[in-house]
Amino acid sequence: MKIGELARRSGLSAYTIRYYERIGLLPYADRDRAGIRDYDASILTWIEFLGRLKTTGMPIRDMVRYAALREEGAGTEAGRRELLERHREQVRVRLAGLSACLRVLDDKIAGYAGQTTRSTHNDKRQPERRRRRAG
Amino acid sequence: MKIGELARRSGLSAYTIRYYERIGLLPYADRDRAGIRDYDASILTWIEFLGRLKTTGMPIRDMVRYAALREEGAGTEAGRRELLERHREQVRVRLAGLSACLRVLDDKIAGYAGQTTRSTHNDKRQPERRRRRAG
DNA sequence: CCTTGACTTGGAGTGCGCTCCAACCCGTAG
DNA sequence: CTACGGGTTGGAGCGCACTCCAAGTCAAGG
Repeated sequence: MKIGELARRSGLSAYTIRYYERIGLLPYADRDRAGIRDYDASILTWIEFLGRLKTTGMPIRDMVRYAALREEGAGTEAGRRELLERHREQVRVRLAGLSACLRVLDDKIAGYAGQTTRSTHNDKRQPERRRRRAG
Repeated sequence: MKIGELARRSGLSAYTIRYYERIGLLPYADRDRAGIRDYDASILTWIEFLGRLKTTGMPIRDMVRYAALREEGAGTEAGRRELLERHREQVRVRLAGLSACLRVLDDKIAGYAGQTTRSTHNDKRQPERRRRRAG
């Protein structure tokens, strides 16, 4: 598979794929005689996983660290696991923070109750105390 | 309250506070004869709310839009509410995505089971199907 | 042979959200 | 009077994660 098809199948742009290779997020791809990258379908699994790490807010430098361990292969499992576990904790914390903010947002919106916007989910939570001009 | 104290109390840097004023996130603060900003404690509530919007991933330009409506005052409630409701939906979606990724992360970590890392939370979810050498 | 189009490279440019700087002003303590 | 420790401004610089470009190579089709 050439870079164009991988781009289509992975959802990344060809630019991004090359960039990821440059910085070590993707392994250096085999080139044919013309110097053109030839990808195996298995790379898609890895890209998908990278996507998860990205979605969960892992900075690229940490992803690169993980990718390096993965490239190194056997003997790095403990390190990879540790990295993932640390990240998981951060995700848990962010998730909790996000949920808390969501509740505040719900309250705030409830404070604007009665305005004529098409009401989505407005019945989910009654406006316990309404703040007027609170921001 | 001068900018230094507000910085300490809000957790923002003085740099950031000035920047927020420049771009319209914070209202233009009254200056004394020496040109020094004098803040009312009520600004803290607003900054805290801005923090929530930021935590939930609202881009600054949207925060600026909301801040502008707030500045405009009465008559903008519907717009503000709409903005917040749209944002809330996005937060809900991100929250769901994040939870899904967290589960994948859990599975992945379970795949590294047995390695000697101090085990945090490893008993929370049994490794239903373990992937070997999956990344 | 010539064009087309997908690919190659190193490096420059972009948008975001700050972060910091130079040069200056002001009020208070010693 | 002087030094100090705040504050002020406009604008430059930074780190991140891309995004794009110029100039070139190559394979296939007409």
